[in-house]
Formats: sequence, structure tokens, C-alpha cells
Amino acid sequence: MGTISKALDLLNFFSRRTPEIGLGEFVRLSGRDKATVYRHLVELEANGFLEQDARSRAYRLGPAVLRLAGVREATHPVRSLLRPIVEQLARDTGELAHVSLLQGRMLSPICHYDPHLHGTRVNFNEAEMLPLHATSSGVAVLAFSPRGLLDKVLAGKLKAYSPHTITDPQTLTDTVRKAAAQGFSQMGRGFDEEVTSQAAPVFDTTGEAIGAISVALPMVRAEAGKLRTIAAELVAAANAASHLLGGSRPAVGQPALDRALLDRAAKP
Amino acid sequence: MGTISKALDLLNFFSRRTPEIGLGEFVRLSGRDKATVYRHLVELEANGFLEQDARSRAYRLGPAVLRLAGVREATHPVRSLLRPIVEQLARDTGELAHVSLLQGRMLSPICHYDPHLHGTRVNFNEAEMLPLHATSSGVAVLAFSPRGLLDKVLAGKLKAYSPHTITDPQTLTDTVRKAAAQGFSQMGRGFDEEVTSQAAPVFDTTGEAIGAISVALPMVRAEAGKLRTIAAELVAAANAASHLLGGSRPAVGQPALDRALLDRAAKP
DNA sequence: AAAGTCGGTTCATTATTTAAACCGACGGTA
DNA sequence: TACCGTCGGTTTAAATAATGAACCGACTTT
Repeated sequence: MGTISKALDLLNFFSRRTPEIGLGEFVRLSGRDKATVYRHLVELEANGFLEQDARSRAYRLGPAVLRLAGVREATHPVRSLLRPIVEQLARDTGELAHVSLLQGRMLSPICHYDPHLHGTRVNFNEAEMLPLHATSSGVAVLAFSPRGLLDKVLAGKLKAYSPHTITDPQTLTDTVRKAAAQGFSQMGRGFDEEVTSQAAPVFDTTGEAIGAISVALPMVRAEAGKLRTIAAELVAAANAASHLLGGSRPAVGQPALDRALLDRAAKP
Repeated sequence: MGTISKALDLLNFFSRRTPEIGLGEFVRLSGRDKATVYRHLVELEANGFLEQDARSRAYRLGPAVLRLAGVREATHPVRSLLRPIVEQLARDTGELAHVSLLQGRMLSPICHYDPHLHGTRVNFNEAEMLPLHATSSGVAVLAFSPRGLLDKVLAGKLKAYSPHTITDPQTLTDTVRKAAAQGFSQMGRGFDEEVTSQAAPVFDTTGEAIGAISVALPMVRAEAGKLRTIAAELVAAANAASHLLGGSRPAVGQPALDRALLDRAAKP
């Protein structure tokens, strides 16, 4: 892990619940040496990725992230295009919806909306990266990505986020295949013990899944009929999203994964 | 300059006009070695700050900046609070308005709006950092910041962005003092030969200027009466912005700079 | 086919990062 | 008062990680 990654990793400790972090806490969270962390913080601050509160001396995310996000959205407006779709989907289903984009072997949530119609709500942390093997969004992306991605995920350890997380490679492959066949994915209790979710892939002009739209709800409200309704709205929303980005979903029944599996079977 | 800064600096080459940059162009722009730049790009990409176009192999800003911007806005919503004010100001004045936040010795634009009411328009690059000494926003911030900031700026070289940029320390001090006295700043042709702008400081709960709101217009439309009208609306908008952020403007006539100057005069 | 591109890789040299120990300031508590 | 732990921040020699000249193969232009 290079110096750059170590420094950038520090930024991932921020979340809605921990918007400010001091030197000591960064050291605790990262497990690295204090002087090292300090220098990284100083350098991040010098570049505007952090700013230090004058009073508490704690650090928070700086203006540079806003500026860069603005530049990206101005030239590649994925978030602003997809946000209305996500909000509409959340309102239509009455449950939390979100879009996450593929970033390496994880998913990066970029926008979410919760209509807050019920007493219990899904606890969604927009700062937290989502694993591919333990979330419906991840499975949806895996089902419509080049085979290399699934192979890479299978090659690594499938970390258990809950007792129900899929950790068996074969089970994951089957789950992904099923998602590829039906055009959307489902994952119960895989990431959070009390949450179930469904997701459908989003495509851009390259024809590959760049991320997924997902609806998540507490297990207590996960009734079969409701899930079917959500799935239908979800797929429609994801297709609309792909269309908006200039892409389109591959014909169901011939998803990338199936071709990949055939390729693999063909090679001795 | 540390490795982290070198890498993060690469991100600043993006702009509305150059949303994608290849390896070779990064090398040209940064003047650094190709292997070094490449490694930095790879590491930035691994952390989601860049993503590589599958076809062109060029890089663009990645989803991580969106995620981080979302986290910051969720916990420290400066941009989303100020955007409506900026848009209203732009509509009221009929000219381009923007907010920029202090980041070290530069300003980081975080949002702007142009009502496009005229044939000529100000060319505003949201990706470009603004210098303190050559922009009205910068002068506004200097006029309401602890004296250390002005000293730091005066200690460095005052780079000329145009033939009219203030490069003389005394002239800059006078300009800042005037801005401190009247509560807003004015800067003609200082950054762009064909643009004039006015700016007023924005304060948060700490009582120090965190940035400025500004209105910029082509010199050809810069008529005295219009500038006076704009200044009034500008100051009102900036005060509203400060109020929204929980801060308030210090009483005009006793700005921080005056105290600083007195302090300096007092010390032998 | 020669000479440009382009993105990406290699490896010895070197400079930067690293981590243990240290510092002074602060807040609570005997 | 003295003591204790914790805070943010600094210093050092030792070690790891960054560096850049040269190289590679693919692709275009001439």
C-alpha cells in the first residue's frame, strides 16, 4: 500500500456520525503511527481535502472535495441525472433507495433517498463502501460485468459482514447467475442482519455495468408481494437510469456472465 | 512537496474543458516523470478518485469525490445552503455570481451560477483555484481574516495574472484596508483583463471569514451605477449567507484588519 | 519501414516515509 | 501542589518506498 493510498484512506473514516476526527482518533482508527498520520493529515489539509477546526483542532473534509465533485458533475453528470430517479423510486416503493457506482472491487454510494414513511428505517451510511459479494447492488453489478470481476472477487476472501453473508464461492456464483438470468438481484441479511435489499444494474455507453440502483428495507417489512412490486419498479428505474446515461441493458437471458461461463467452460 | 501532494495535484488539471486526461498529457501538464505520474494515477484510481475510460484509457474524476462531497454536505452543508443565495443573487443582478471558500492561501470555488442574460459572459472555471491578491473574493477574505493571512500573502510573490494585477504590497494593503472599511471589495481586471468583480466575505460560527460571495461581469458592462446596485445586493446576500451558517459579520468599521494593523503598529 | 504517437513496465539509485521517543499544554484528581 | 493521562505536535536515525532513465509492444502517420 503506497503512501497515497494510506493518506486517502484516512478520508474514509468520515461519516455522517463522525464528521470531525482528531489526530488521536485517526491514529486509533487507522492503526498507524502518529507522526505518519499527522504528516498525512497536514498534506491532505494543504491540498484542501481536509480542513482543521480552529477551536477543536479536529479535521473535517475540506472544500476540495466539493470543487472536484462539481467538476465531475459538470462534465460527467451521473449523480445529478440519477438522483431524481432514485428519489422517485424511493417514493414509489416507500423504502430507501440508493445508487452506487463500481469502484475497484467495492461500490461507492453516490446518492440515496429515504421517504421515511415507516417507524423503522434502514440505517444507510453514505460514506461506507459496499462490498460486491454481500450486497444486492454488488451482485447486480457482478452479474453484468466482464467475468474478470467475479473471478477477482472469488479469488479473494469473502468477508462475512453478518451470519448470513455469502462466503461460499459456489453459492455466490449461483446467486450471481440467478441475478444475471432475472435481470435483478436480491440479498437478504447479507450485509446487515436486519435488512434485505434488491438491486438492478445501471449501464452507460460502454455497455458494461457501472453500478446499481437498489431498494433496501427492514426484514420486518419484507413480504413476498411487496418485494415483487419493488423489483418491478426497481428494474424500470434502472432501465430509465441506463437510458439517461446513454447506455442500455443487455437482453435478459444473454447477460455477460453467461457468456463468461461459456467461455470458461470452453477453455480446457 | 510530498508524494501525496504531487498525486493530489494531478486532480487539479481537470476542468470543464478538460474532463478527461491521458497519461501523456498528465506528464506534459505536471512536468514530472512518466513512471511517477503513472503510479500516482494508478493509486488515485485504486482509491476511486479517478476512473479510467475503458476505450480511450484516459482518466476522469472518480466516484470517490462524489461520495466524500456527499458526506461533507450531509454534515457541514455549506454548499447546499449557499447555492440558493448565489443563484438568487445572480438572477437579481443579472450577472455571474459564485461562492469560494478559503483553502490555505487560495480560494476554492464551490458553486456558481450565471443567468446568461447577455451576449458576452464571464468565463468562470469552477475547477480553477483563485488567488487571494488578484481577485475581489480574495481581497474580501483578506480584509476579514486574522492578520497572519495577509502577512503570509505579502511575504510571498504577488503573481501577475494580468497587466492590472496588484503586485505591489502597499497597494494590496491599501485595497484590503478599503475593503475592510466598506465591507466589500472590488477588483477590476486583476485576474482577467476583461472582467471586473466585487465580493463580500462570508462568516461561520468561528467569526472568521471562511470565504466570499462574488459577482463578476465583463468590463464592457461595468458601469458605476450598476456596480453600486450590485454591491448592495452582494452585501445583503453575503450577510444572509453568514446568517445561514450561524455566523455574522463583524461591525463595519472595526474589522479584523484594523485591529491587526493597530496591533502591528503597537509592537515596536 | 521508419519515426511518431500512445499506455505501460523495469530496475538500480536515492530520497522520502516511517516509528520510537520526546515535548509542552491541558484537564481532572488526589 | 503534584500527579496522571491525553491531547496535538515535533524530532531522530533507520528502512522502506518513490523515483526516472531506458525499454516495450501496439498503433498511426509518413
